[in-house]
Amino acid sequence: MEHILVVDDDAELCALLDEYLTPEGFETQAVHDGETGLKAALGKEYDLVILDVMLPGMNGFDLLRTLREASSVPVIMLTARGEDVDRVVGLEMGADDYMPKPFLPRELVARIRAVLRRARREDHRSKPARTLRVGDVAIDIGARQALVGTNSVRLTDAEFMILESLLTEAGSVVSREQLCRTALGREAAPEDRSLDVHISNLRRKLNATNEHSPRIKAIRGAGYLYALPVKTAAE
Amino acid sequence: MEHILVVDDDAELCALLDEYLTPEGFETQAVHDGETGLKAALGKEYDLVILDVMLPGMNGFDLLRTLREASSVPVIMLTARGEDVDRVVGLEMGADDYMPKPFLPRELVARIRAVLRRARREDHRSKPARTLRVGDVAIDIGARQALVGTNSVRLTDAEFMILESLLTEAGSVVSREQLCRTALGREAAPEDRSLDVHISNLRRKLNATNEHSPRIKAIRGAGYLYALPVKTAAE
DNA sequence: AAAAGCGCTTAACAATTCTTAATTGTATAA
DNA sequence: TTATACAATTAAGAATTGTTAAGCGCTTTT
Repeated sequence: MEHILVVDDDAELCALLDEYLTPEGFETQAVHDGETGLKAALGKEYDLVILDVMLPGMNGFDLLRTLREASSVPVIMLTARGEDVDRVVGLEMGADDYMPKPFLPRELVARIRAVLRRARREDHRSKPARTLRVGDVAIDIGARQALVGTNSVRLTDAEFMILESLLTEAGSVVSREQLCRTALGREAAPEDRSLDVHISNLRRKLNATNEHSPRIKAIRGAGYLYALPVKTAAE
Repeated sequence: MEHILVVDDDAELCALLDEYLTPEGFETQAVHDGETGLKAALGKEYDLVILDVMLPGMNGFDLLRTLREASSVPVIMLTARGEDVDRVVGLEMGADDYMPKPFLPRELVARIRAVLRRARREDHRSKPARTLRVGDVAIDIGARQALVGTNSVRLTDAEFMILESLLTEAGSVVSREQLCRTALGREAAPEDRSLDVHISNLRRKLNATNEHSPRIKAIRGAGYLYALPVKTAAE
């Protein structure tokens, strides 16, 4: 079920949209002025926002500009008929599509689906930045690939996720519980030595190329830490 | 306002990027060949570099390799679609992310934000003094490593944390209770001699290289103190 | 469907580190 | 000085982590 926020001062239009969207598998919530709309869009995770340009309180462009500073939620803007200027401004500001009023509800549904499809694809492909690097170790999140120096290292899923967690927090301790949750997908049990085994295997693979300094250090009673490279630079 | 350098010989693409990035709050500068790109990247502090692989003059990989010798500015590479080899090479060379061409401008913006967010976080994290030095003893918090002079000393977790506490407050007394809390993770019990043992071992390790100067002094009834180096300089 | 490969877990043992206990040493006050 | 309280050292025991190998379940291959 997709959640859609409708920001439009025309209560009748809002009701109409709800009527059309609900049977199409969407759940709508309507607010009728700019400030409330901004608060709603920032406060809750909507899948899409339908935004009228002319609004009491804060106009749609201002709302969108502010919203885009913090969120990349897909936005479809509603504009008065044929106002090309509005369209350009809206798109430049980060609207994903626009709809001239009045419109056929059927067309709006089509556009909603198109925008959501696109947003999902982008979301899927661009969430985390792909590479993480600490010293001579680099991992590619998207390709699930790791490099030590210039050598590609084959890691299992558990190893990869442990390494990802450690590299993300390189230089600080990551708790055993945290690692269990993110890498093994479960809560840490008292007698569970599985994590230790993975760490051990990971160390072996990472040191295959390199010297005998343990990149991954155990912090007794706390967890593990990925050691940042020592700055050998002269001062 | 973030400053982005675009290195791509396709002037049209550069213009398009500028069009998309400007309303997103970025300021772009475009150059169209490798040599100029390298000069620009080294000459001015950019927040991020977008770098095409195929360039006249000097290709993107060569540029990145040279750039990385002097700068750690975040780099997103633009590669031909699906060329896995390029990805690996980019990863090896120190790109922070890559984008297969053609791409959705919106996706690029998402990646830019992701890379910048991460860069900022790392920046922020590496700020708080990672190394502590008093006299000829230095510790690197991020690497969990201790040096006496130029010799690396292997410390246990408890020893390291005790030393960290003492060095942080070098020249003043650190109470027994304080040390117990930070280094051993518990409240000090009346009959607990554990701390003394650690201090003893620590002293031995620190003096292994050196003469018999007591760097760590016990303050009777109060705690311990790491002695500041005496100024032996002739005046 | 059986065999093979792979990765995760468990178990057993080794290595390291921390705590406890017992003993010796040292500074302070009577 | 002597008594006393606190600190230092040593050694032995718990506790935690490291490593290795075997077993199990899942997926892929034949």
